This record gives sequence, C-alpha cells and structure tokens, in this order.
Amino acid sequence: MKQEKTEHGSSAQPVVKPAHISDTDSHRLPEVRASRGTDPRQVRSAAALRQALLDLLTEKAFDQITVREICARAGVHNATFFRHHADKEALLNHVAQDEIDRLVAISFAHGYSHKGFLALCDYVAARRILWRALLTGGAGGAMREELMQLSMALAAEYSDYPTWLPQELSVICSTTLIVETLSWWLKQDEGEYSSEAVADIMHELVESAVIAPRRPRAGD
Amino acid sequence: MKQEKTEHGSSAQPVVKPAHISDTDSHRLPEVRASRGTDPRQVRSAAALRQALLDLLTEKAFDQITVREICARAGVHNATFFRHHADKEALLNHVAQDEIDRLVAISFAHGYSHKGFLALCDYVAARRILWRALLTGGAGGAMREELMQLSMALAAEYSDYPTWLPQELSVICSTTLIVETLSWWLKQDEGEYSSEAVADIMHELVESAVIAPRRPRAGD
Amino acid sequence: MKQEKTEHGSSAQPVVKPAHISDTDSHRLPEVRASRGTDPRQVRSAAALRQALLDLLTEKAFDQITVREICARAGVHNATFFRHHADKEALLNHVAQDEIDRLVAISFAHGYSHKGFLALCDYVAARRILWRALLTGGAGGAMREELMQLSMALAAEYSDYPTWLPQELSVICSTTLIVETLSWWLKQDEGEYSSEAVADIMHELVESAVIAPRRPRAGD
Amino acid sequence: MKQEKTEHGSSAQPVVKPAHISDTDSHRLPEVRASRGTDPRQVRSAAALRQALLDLLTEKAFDQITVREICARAGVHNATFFRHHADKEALLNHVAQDEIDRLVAISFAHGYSHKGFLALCDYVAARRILWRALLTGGAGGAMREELMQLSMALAAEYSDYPTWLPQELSVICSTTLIVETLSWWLKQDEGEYSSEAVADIMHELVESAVIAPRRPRAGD
DNA sequence: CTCTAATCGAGACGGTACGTCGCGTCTTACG
DNA sequence: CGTAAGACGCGACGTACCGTCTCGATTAGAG
Repeated sequence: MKQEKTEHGSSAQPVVKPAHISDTDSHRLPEVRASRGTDPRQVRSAAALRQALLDLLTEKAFDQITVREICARAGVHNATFFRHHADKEALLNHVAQDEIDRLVAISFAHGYSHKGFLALCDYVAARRILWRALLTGGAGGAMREELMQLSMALAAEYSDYPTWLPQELSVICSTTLIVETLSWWLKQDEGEYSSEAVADIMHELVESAVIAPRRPRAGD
Repeated sequence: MKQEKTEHGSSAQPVVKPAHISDTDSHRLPEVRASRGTDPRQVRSAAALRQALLDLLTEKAFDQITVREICARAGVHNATFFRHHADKEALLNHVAQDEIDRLVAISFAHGYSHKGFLALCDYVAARRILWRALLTGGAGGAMREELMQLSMALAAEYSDYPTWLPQELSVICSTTLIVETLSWWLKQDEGEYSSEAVADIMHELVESAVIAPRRPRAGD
Repeated sequence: MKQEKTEHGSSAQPVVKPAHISDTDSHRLPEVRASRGTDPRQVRSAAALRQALLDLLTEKAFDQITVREICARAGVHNATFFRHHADKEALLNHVAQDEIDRLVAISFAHGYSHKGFLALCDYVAARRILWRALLTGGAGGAMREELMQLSMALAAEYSDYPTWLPQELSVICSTTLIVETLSWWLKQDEGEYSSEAVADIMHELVESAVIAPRRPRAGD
Repeated sequence: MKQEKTEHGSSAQPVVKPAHISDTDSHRLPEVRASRGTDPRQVRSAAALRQALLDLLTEKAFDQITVREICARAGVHNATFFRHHADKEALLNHVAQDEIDRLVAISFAHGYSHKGFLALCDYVAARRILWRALLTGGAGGAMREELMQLSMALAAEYSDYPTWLPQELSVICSTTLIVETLSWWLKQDEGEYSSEAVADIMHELVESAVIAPRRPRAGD
C-alpha cells in the first residue's frame, strides 16, 4: 500500500513514521531526521527544500506537488530529499510543525482570552506569507487536521473551561472557527483587516458559539 | 501532471469534466454519465461501484483507495470503471453529489431555522451509514470542500440574512459549524444524541455565532 | 494469449480455427461461417466487410487495422463482424483464399511454363486493384506466407521437376521470386510493363535460377 | 492509433523515433538509447532484455511476445523496459541492427562475389543461434523488411552492376534470394550444409537469376 | 400476407496488454 | 560523510482493442 499518503485520513500520524530502517545502512536519516545536522550542506539543502515546498504551495495543491518537483525547485537531488524527509508529508510537517506548535502555545498561553487571540493574530500576521501558503495553499486540509489533533490533545488537559456543548464538540468548534477565520483573513488583501479586528472576531465567535451560556430563547 | 488528483485542491471542480467523448466503443462515458442508461448491466455495475466505494471508505482514507480495489470489491472489471467514471474522484462525486444537493436543498428550504436544521439532521440520520462514510470516512476533506463550495454559491443568492460578520466569513463559519457538528455526531454511537438535540445544537451554534447581534460585553 | 495473432508466425494455420463453439448458441457462425447464407442482409454485410478491408489495406498495414475500423468503414456493427468471421485474419483469408487458390491453380495448370506464367500475370492484371491491395498493401507478409505454404504443399506432389537446388529450397526460391516479381509489378504504374513482359521475366527468373542446370563457370 | 505496430508494415521506420525526451526522472530514453551508459546496472538490464527477446523468439512469433513477458524473462521490471526502449519493435531493432549492419557491410565489402557470399555465410554461421532466432523465429518478417530496405539503400549507390532486370527488381530479387537461402539454411540441422556450399548456392542463384545475361533460348 | 426466425444495431462488459507516472531505494563517483 | 546523477523496482494509472453478451428492432421468406 503505497500511493498517496493523504493527510486527512485516519492514518495521519503527525510525524514520525515507524523507521523500519536497518541502521546498518550508512546513508540514512541521521538521527532525528529533522535537520539536526550542522553540516552546512545539510542546512542548505534542508532550507532549500522547505522554501521550495512553500513556493509550490502557493501555486498548486499539496498533493499535486511532486517530490521531484520540489527537488527541482530547490536545486537539490531527488535522493537528497529522502535523506532529509521520509515523505512529502514529512517535509510538510517539518515546515509546519514548529509554526503550529508555537501558534498553539501562544494561543493557549492566554487561554481563550482576547489577549490570546490577539497574540495569535499578531504572530500569524508577522508570518503572513508562510501561513498563507500553509492554510490557504494546497496544504490546507492537512494543516486543519494537524491543528485539530493538537488542539484536541491540548484541550484534554484544559478540559475545565465552561461550555454548553459536549466537551469534544466544543474543541472541534472552537478550533475550526479559529482556523477558518484565519484562513479567510489570509485570503483577504493585506491590511484589509487588522490583527485586532480579527482577534475580536475570533474571540467573539468562540465566546458566543462555544463558551457563552445558552441564552434562553422563545424558539424561533 | 497526473498523480493524485486530490480532493481538496483548488482544482476541485465539483463535477462535470469535459466528457471528450469520441469513439463508438462504449469506451467513453455514455453522455450524462450518471446512470442515464436503462441497461440493466450498466445499472448493476454503477450500483456495485458506488457501494464498493462506500464500503472501502469505511475502512480507509479515500486516497488510499485504488481504482482497482474498488473494482475488485464491486466485482467489476477495471476497464468498466473508466467507462462509467473518469476518475476515482468522479465516482466520489457521483456518489456524493445527489446527497449533497438534497442536503443543501433541505437545509436551505427552511432558511437558518430550527425546522431546517431538524430536517437536515433527520435526513442525515436516515442515511447515517452513507453519511458516516462520506463525512468521517476518508472522503471527509473532499466533502467539506464540496459542501463549502455549494454553500458559498447558495449563500450568494441568500445574501441578505443578518450577521455581524463579514458576509463571506459568515458563510464559512456557519457551513463549517454545521459540517463539523454533523461529523462529530456521526462519530458518536447511534442514539447517543437525537436528531432534535443535534438540530438544537446546530441552530444554537449558528444563531449565536454568526447571526446574533453582537452582545455588549464588559470585556474580559 | 490473445494479442495480435500475427500472420507469419508458426501459429499461422491457414484458415479454419478450432471452432470451440457450443452450437447450442443461436447467434453463431451459421455453418461454414463463410457466407453460405443467401439472406440478402448477410450477403450485403459480408461484401461490405470484404470491401472495407481492401480499402483499408491500401492505406495501412494489415495489423494496424482495427476490427472496429473495418466495421465502421463497412457501415456494419462490431458484433456483426464476428458473426461472419472469427478474426481479422479470418476475414483476410476469406478475401484472399479464393484468389490465392485460383492463382495457384492457374500457375500450376501449366507447370513452370511460359504459358503458365502468362496466365498467372493475366489473371493478376485483371484483378490488379485487389492484388495490389493484397500484395503491396499491409497484408503482404501474410500473403507471402500463405502463398509459400500452398506452394510447398503443391510442390510436394510435383516433386519431380528438375532443379540443381535442394528440393525444398527450390520451392522457396521459385515462389519467392514469383511473388516478389508480382509485388514489384503491381507497384509500378499500370501499363508500364505488360503481362507478357512480366511473364517473361518470371519465367526467365525461375528457369535460370532454379531449374537450369548449373552452368560450368570459370569462377568469378 | 496504437495497437500492434507490426514489423512488416509500411510504417516500419528502421530505428530512430523522435526521442521526445523531457524530464529528469530517467523516465525517458537516455539519449542514444543504445547502451551508451556505462552504469553496470544499465548494461545488465539491457543485456538481459536482449537475451530474453532472443530466447522468446525461438519459442514464438515476435508479436505473440509481450513486453511484460520479455521483462519477466529478463528479470527486469516492466517500467525499466520502457526506459530502455520505446517499443517491442525498438528492442528488436537494437538487437538486430548491429547484426544487420555488419552483415550488409560484409556482403557488400566484396561485391556480389563468391568471396562476399562466403564471408557472409561464415559470419552467420558463427552466430547461428542468433540469426536463427532473427530469421526463422518470429521476427522473420520484420528482418526481411529491414534487410530489404537496407539493401535497397545500398544498392542505390551500387547501381552500376550488370543485370538484365529492371534495376529495382534486381535488388529485390537478389536480396530476397539471399535472405531466403539463409533462412532455409538455418532451418536445416547444423552441419548439413557447409558455409562454402551455401555460399556457392547463393552465388549461383544471384548470378544466374539476376546478373547473368539472358541466355538465348528456343522457348519452351 | 401474415408470422416466425434469422440478422442486425446498439453498446455494456470482461479481459489482456499497453505505455506512463510518481515514489522511494540503491549504486557510483565526487568533494 | 553529504551530494549529484540517475538506474531501478514497484505498483497504480488510464487507454486501446479484442471478442462476448444481452437486448430490442428489423426484415426476410415460408406457410
């Protein structure tokens, strides 16, 4: 079973991959596989690959992109790619993981507060191009999956915030709202909406949708 | 450029495909492609393929599924698949399109009212297995894309409902909330939540998040 | 093993084909398979097919020709073809067999005499178009094979004519020379060479090459 | 128009093919296609394929042979075949071309002399198995075509030898006689006829059939 | 002049081979 | 060691033709 290794399937383990590699083999992923090497060539290759992927993501869907295409763009040989990453997906993860981690960290550092959302928006705004590639480019689906999983994990520890929704659904909804809002924002022209405005929107959305106590209603 | 033809890329034209029919050998899709034929064989093949896909979707991600796998499962020859559908994606569309259309129709038939959501939930509940396959199975990403696109299109005509959000974002958020809630629901054990309960949730979510006028708040 | 059923392989049984057909089946080759039917429809179809093949043979090689192509040209349905002939090859045989038989008959009716060659050339000239299609068109290889086989068979009975060559080789050479000369002739503009001239050539060729007693030579 | 690409059709361009090389994945023929690579793997694959074809040619007709069959026999992957050769035909050409070239060279090095024919026969005898496969195996038709074409080309330069036949026909006849004699010879048990004997036969055949001045005859 | 049976048109289908494409591995040689 | 270069195994793809198989709709030609 080879094929496409999609990103949103149930099989979407975030990163690692089983490794199934006899380390008797010399030219193989050198430890943590993720650019721990300090060899300048390694660094250059890794950077080139990352950038190439981001470039391409602005042009086409993630899975329309070929490993060899990335390599060509990066000016790097095919085989070299696989010395750095097990997969197209792995590269995407490497590109995205840190960003996501930091993003999530920032978001949760302040709880579901306006300050938190503002920090988040500022952070994303500062890396607008990268995030635009990641979210609105071809990797959108994968990124959402990824963010969702992390959010679920984090939320498991945070599980005591108030919500009128079933716990799990509340996480889904808030994450989804945040991500969609971000995606929407990044599709707008820059400057159209300020970080503050978007943070406001996010805050309001999450607050009113997920957290706010159910308003009594007469029906509709 | 062949490759994966993923489902969530920018290239995800909903359905049609040019059809480029040429010769006489039945070797190309028979006009409208969608079961216009009354030939019993054709009907049987088409049904078998549809069902096979749904079966497989409960087991693995959409793009881990092979055309040949579908055929094997359907007891239909490889070539026959392509006489019916141009693609794996095309088959998915055929399977999903009617459902989606009806779903959207129902949803919009009542506007964003509780009655509408209830109809929607009832409809999905009645076809729980199918929809579970579509939404929580491997085709989830594609389905969301599809639904989003249709919603956007429909919303363009409906553009006068009240929302405190930018128009476009409001559509995104409401669609997203509905779809995510549905997905979540279908992952629960059957009977865990009633259609009414879920309709309530949806209604409340959309109402409070998207439509409700911004409540004055003291801040946080 | 399906594929191409070439004509010059060891598997090139002249005509018949094993039949392997349960005659419980109604729509199947109606007896001798060869147009014994007097039904005008049948006759029309058969004629159309024959002609279509000949047409096409003037344009392309025999095995570049598709059954469905023949049918299209003949204005006859695909299935109908197979009601008449088991194969593309079978059709070719039907088209060619009578001709070949008659040709060989004529040729051998007079032995290797000038009169025999003249009769042969006259006969071919009278059916120039047909024979051009058969020999210089795409079926050339097959026809040569066919002729060779028949010649060998006939020669087995005739085995007492004088030749300085090994018996078998003499048949090969004479047949080959005749056929090649015919082919060459049919490629020339009509009227360029008369039947008599070509008969002369043939006679001379066969006579001097195959039959004539070895001349004493001084060497070369 | 795909299909069979037979070997004796009018479309039998000797070798080249446009080459339409484009991308970097070695997925297209490496320039001159003919074993220019020194990579041991490439060499091994190429050799294996050649040999596999020759093996199979002793067993069945050329166009009954499948590319995948050749690959299986050669222990080489399907795709690899096409990295080396565009076609089954291309492989055959590669196998045959050198041989033919050398053969023709030898033959013409001495003109139509006895010495020339002897050299030719010796050469073929030394490679009896290969030539048997090529001439009497399934590729016979193609080989004859090929040889005929080359002979015609060469003869165009040599056009001043004496013959009582029309120039073109003389080339056809002599080539045909030589090839048929060779084929016949290779079908005999080895040692049945010596190279000298066969060279004699050839010489005599060509001499008396094509070159010798027309003997005055009384008629028959 | 029907009525019955053969023939045909239409076209879906199973089947086999094709030639292409992208992935990930591996070998060789270089710096 | 890390790379470039690129052949290779692998396996899915989508196409092309083949010959078979319903189905009707005609259309003979025999009663």
